[in-house]
Amino acid sequence: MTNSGDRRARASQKRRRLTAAAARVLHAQGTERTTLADIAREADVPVGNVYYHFRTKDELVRAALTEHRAHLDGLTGRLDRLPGPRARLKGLVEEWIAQRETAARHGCPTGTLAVELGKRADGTLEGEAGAVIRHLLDWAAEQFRALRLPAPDDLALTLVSAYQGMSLLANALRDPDVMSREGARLLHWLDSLQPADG
Amino acid sequence: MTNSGDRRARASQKRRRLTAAAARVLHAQGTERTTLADIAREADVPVGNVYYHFRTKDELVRAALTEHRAHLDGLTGRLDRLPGPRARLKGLVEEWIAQRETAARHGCPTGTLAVELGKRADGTLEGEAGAVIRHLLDWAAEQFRALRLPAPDDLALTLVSAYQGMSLLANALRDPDVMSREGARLLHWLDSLQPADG
DNA sequence: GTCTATATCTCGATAGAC
DNA sequence: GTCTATCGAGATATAGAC
Repeated sequence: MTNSGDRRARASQKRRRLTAAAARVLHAQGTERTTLADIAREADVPVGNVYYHFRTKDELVRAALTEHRAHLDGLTGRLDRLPGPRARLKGLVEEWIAQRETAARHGCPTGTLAVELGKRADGTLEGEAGAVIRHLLDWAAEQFRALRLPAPDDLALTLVSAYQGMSLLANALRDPDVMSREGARLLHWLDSLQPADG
Repeated sequence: MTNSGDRRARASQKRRRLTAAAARVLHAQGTERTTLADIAREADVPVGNVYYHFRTKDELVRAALTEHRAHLDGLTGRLDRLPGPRARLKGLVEEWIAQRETAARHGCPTGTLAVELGKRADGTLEGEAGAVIRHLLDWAAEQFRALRLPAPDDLALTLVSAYQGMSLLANALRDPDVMSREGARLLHWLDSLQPADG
């Protein structure tokens, strides 16, 4: 039992290494240009061995998406401890600004992945990236609702849409300042929002 | 001379067919998943014949980008005839809303292409999509400047960034309503903008 | 359980007949 | 100028030795 437990632990540790490597490399190179060899090298695992842990390349893409989802959950979890919904939303925007160099280099991990998956003719993994984005939309809408603002879903759409837009432009123009400029505007916008009933 | 003119005309007509086909197919399937056979089929040109008109696949990608740039020039040219910069900017947003079904299916042609090209390790065609986006940024900034608004470049960034964001979300969520909702907000925003000096 | 070797496939690009 | 046949690179996935 200890032996089998060790084996399982070792196996799942390699699985975790592969998952983390997949998230990093797929973000930087995209799904289509990334080979299994790229991911295996990054994870320090022999190429052929990958198939012991993942049956197909798409399973690795799915694992990367789960990783991004977990990262997002961690972030919103930390933000939830901040006092008040407005501080939480502003904390989110500040996090985006802090990640400006990464955004300029590779864009939003989930957003760029959603673009790539959207180009697939077969419906493979379609909407899986969208589900992660929707999760962020729901969290943001919850904060706007707590602020007693009208149409919280629309406000969440505006916020997340702004993030995806500024990430795409920062990436396309290779200019992290895009994140700073739009981020500053969003912070100001969040400060200006007042409940309908005063 | 008539003969050589005919030949050239026929050749450039096939070149135009290939360019238009490339723009359509690359938008729908992305650069990586699109094969030369796909483009040749769409243009009704034999596969091997493509290389008579374009030396590499990347030349076709570049041609598609030029096509998008020409399409954008046509649009801004028509908008320039509208009376007043505010009407021109609102006309742009209305065009985005009108294209909502396409945006939900395939995203913004230039934006999604910029994402894909951004994933390349070599710098091939890097920034070429960014140049098209920058062209739109410049046009929008010119309108905001004509409205005598402060920081016209920031306003242009906000507008174009919002467009890319709503296109990405409409595509990721497969929901054209995203375009309508965000588009309506942008129209309202444009109406609300007032010059600093009254 | 781990890794090597390789089968198989697809695509970009080329050579050369017509 | 037009098209066919095919090469060669590089990828995923598998078979099987250890």
